[in-house]
Amino acid sequence: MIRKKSEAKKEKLLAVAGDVFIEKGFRDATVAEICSRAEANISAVNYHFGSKEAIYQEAWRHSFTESLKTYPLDGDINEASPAEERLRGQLTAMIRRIADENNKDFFIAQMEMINPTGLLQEVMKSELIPIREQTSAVVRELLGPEATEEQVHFCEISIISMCVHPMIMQRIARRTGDKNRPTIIEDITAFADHVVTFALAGINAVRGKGNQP
Amino acid sequence: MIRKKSEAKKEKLLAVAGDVFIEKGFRDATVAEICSRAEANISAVNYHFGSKEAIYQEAWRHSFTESLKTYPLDGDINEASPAEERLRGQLTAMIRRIADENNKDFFIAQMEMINPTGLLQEVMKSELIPIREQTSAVVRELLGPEATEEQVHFCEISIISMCVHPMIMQRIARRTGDKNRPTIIEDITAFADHVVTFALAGINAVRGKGNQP
Amino acid sequence: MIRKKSEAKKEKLLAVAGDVFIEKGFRDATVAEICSRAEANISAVNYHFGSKEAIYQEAWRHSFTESLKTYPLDGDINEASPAEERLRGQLTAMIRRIADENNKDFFIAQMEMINPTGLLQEVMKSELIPIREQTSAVVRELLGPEATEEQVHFCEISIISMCVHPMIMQRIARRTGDKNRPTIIEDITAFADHVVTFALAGINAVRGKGNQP
Amino acid sequence: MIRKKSEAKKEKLLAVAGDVFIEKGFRDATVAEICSRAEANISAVNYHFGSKEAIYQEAWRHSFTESLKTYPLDGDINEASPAEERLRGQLTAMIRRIADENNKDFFIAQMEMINPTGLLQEVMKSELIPIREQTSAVVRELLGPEATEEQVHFCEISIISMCVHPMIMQRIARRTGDKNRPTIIEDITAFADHVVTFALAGINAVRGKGNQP
DNA sequence: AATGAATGAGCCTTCATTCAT
DNA sequence: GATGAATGAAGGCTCATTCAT
Repeated sequence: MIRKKSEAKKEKLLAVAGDVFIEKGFRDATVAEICSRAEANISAVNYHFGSKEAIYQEAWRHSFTESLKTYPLDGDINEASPAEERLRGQLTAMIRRIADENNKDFFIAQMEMINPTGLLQEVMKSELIPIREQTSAVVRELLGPEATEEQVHFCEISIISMCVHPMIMQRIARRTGDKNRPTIIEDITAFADHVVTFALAGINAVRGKGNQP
Repeated sequence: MIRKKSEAKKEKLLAVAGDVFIEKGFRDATVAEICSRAEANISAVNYHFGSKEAIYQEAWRHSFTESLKTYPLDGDINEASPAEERLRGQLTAMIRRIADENNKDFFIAQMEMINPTGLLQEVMKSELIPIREQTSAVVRELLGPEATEEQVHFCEISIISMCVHPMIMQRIARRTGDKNRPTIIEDITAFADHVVTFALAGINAVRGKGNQP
Repeated sequence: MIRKKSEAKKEKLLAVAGDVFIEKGFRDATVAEICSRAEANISAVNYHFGSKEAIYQEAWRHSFTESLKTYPLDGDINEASPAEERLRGQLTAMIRRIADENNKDFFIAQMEMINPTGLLQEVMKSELIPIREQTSAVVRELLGPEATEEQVHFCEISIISMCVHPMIMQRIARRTGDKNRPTIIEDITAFADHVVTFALAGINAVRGKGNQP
Repeated sequence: MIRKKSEAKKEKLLAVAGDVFIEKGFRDATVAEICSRAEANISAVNYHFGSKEAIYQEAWRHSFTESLKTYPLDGDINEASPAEERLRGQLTAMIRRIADENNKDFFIAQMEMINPTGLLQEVMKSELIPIREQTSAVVRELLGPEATEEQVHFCEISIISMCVHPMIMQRIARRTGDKNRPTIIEDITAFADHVVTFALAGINAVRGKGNQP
């Protein structure tokens, strides 16, 4: 297994690259730092991946695959379970996945959205859409057949926002070492429960209003 | 009014700088591009502001001041109004403020959080806290005296996330010219109403659960 | 005397320029600092003198003229006095002149020699030669008619070096605020006496050796 | 010897840098010129030394080490030799060392004194003091036990000045190509002898005066 | 296969000088 | 005459990438 060592170095570069990209962003991250932190020589990135851009894309894809393995989209809830349970499964999975500091893909995706390099555009699109659609489906089910498309859309947006935004802020706060920050969420489970409660109540309220303006 | 012309150029630089910083981020934005887009000399930024860093801070502060003038935090709702109305005022103001493409401060603030330069750290802290506190207060009022601090905190987070995240995504989608994107919100007013409905329902649900774990 | 004010400003610029050039050297001195210290506007230097180079030359010439007025080359010793007295007069004058912090020409001249801008080359040559010649003459007289040209030359060099170098070092030490520096000479009069003693002894020794190798 | 080539380029850069710094001074010397004269890439200086400041310091230190190797402070005179001989050894060494165009440290040190960058302050202090002390000791010995500190100090200053100043002027004259300059000293050995004669005569004269004012 | 020395394009900044007022 | 806002050339430095080994 002569290749093993090389493979291992690639993995390490990928992992380190993820860290550095999260810490500094694409532009401020330097190839030199990635190599040095990975205890590789200065041209390791170009040698193994061809360019800084390539290792960036690869780092994201790598992290994305890993994170989905650990946190399946449906939260391991049986498809036959009631919609509430399925929603709980999905949201809890999403929250835990973003909160997990080992997962870098979601954070990188957010960075990429707000300060795009254009390098993940294609990749992300084809991989993130499934997530939305899954949530969309449960929300539609919970809103009932009379719900308008706008209602579904708005609810979906609100719910996903309640999961994504706080957890991203959480990681930012952790990064800064800003422990006092009011954003810090100590108990992830409690927070997930809270979000589910909030989401279900919201959906019900929207449902109650009917499709009147 | 001898200064008028000079003052005008400073304003233009500030405006252009805001645009460029939003488009490219601090690092990828070049002083040369800012000057050229502002139809100014290559050293105009350094002449008027002293450094790239300085114009970055100034651009944020300028935009922050302007945006608060246009969208007062409380949404121009009388302090004596019922809590529901005050919440509606605050959330609507926040949503509109972020949605308004002329306001750059909020977007820059988000960029800064996820990919910090450290240049706005001080400034933002002292200026963003009031926003949280105001919302915090109404939420606490609506939750009633028996609500735990965690409940207040969670609700506040959820509500602010429902305002901030979708509007930021909206602007990102617009920027990309990605009109088909499912995130696009056509009717801001309708969305603001939706958020208020969702928020109030959520708060009531949390209140209903009491402070049992 | 409408011109008076303008003339005064020119003088002030000249004085300040001398200070700044001594502190920083030609290149590190900035026109901006000269103007600002002279409480003049940024283009005052170019307005009054045409260029940075011009004010540099002018500052030297101005200081040179002033310093010669205060410290005549011969130290005010009658031409009919014995050679020893005339040498004492010359050396004392030179030492006092260089030591006087108000005189900038000598210091600038040294800067110019070791790090030439080429701007004072012409000026200095035509104005410094008289100094050497005067000293040369007394030294030749003291050495007697049998002295070789080399002996005169060497003695002259040695004597002038004993005057110039210590006083320049003195000013450097003062500038640095390095009071402990061993170079510091407290008592200028005592030092001048010492130099004269040393010089006369040296000349006598050289004379004693004759023109044998 | 893979490093040989790289090491050679560093040496060349150092040598060229010394030349350029002497010719133009720190500020007027450009990294571009150093690189181009050393037939190296425009960023060779930063690559090998990190900054212009660093190569400046390194160039001085390099030259200092080399020059002391070639010209030991004591002029290779046995410690047991009579004081006159030791003084002769020291002064001759100093004169030859400064006169040697290959040595750049002394010239740079003079530049640094009269137009300081602050970059050599620390370095020079700790390395130049030994020189003074050595001379100081012999002078004290020659002056005898009754000499005052001031007498020692003055003699030391005078003697060192007679060595340093003429040789620096010499190099300046050579640099300018100003062959006719009266400062030019053709015969270094003869000049060194002259200085020793002059110095010993001076010391004796001072000694003869006693410690009366 | 892997290394690391070397490259060079591009960026921010400084500062003497100009020009409209 | 005087002002000061504006200019633009030039310099030091960073960093992704290349190439010889």
